[in-house]
Amino acid sequence: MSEIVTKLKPLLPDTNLLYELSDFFKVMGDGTRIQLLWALEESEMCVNDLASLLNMTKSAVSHQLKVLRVAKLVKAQKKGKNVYYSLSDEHVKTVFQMALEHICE
Amino acid sequence: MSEIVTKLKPLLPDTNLLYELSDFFKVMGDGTRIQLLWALEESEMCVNDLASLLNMTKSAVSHQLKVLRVAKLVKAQKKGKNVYYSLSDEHVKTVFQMALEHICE
DNA sequence: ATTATAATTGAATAACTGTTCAATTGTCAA
DNA sequence: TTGACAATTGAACAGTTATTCAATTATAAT
Repeated sequence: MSEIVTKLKPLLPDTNLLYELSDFFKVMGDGTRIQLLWALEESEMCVNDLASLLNMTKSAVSHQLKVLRVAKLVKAQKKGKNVYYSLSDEHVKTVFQMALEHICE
Repeated sequence: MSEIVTKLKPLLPDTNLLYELSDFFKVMGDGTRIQLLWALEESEMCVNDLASLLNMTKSAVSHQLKVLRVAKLVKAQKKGKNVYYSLSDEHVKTVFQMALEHICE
């Protein structure tokens, strides 16, 4: 076994940690969800608004919002007949914008 | 059409841009590739080292390194019989560590 | 030249994922 | 209560993806 492997073996980070990390990126790694995040960064919106803004069916939007909700990237708030979605915290905004800068350079 | 939709329609970012962005996250969104990136952040290594460090077959490692290489997240350098891989630039390190902080808080 | 080691490649398989469609729930207004 | 609208849900389908296996290329040493 090579020297570097012997040295790094004991330093392997907790498996769960790395999997949480890749799960986080996995949620961001979809064109539809990225569009939803972009839109919600502009303003909170209901499912109908998001669907017509992004030219998608309400069903598809709802399914993907659920993924984002489970991952705690967005939060939902019911107002009468509508459900308004918004980014769950500022951190999401930061990650999103930083990655945008990375791509744009 | 609701007011917010009318307002945002003309502001929709270039589709390609958002897709590049989600593609970037997609590459990071895999447990194996995250492990490879972690390892290469510690030190440059050859395929064999990575395989034995992470308990994977050389073939699986090679396939995933190719994905990372195409996405320009790692670079390869041949030395004799071995091919040494390393992170392609500091930016990858930054993104990776920042996301780690996000998870750990 | 031959052998051994390192790495890559392509095909095949199994598992996962996003969208669509149809049906359903919940809420408001008449 | 009835009808209309908003949103969610689950099943099904098509497309994608990660790993394994076997075969191949490339380099170094004997």
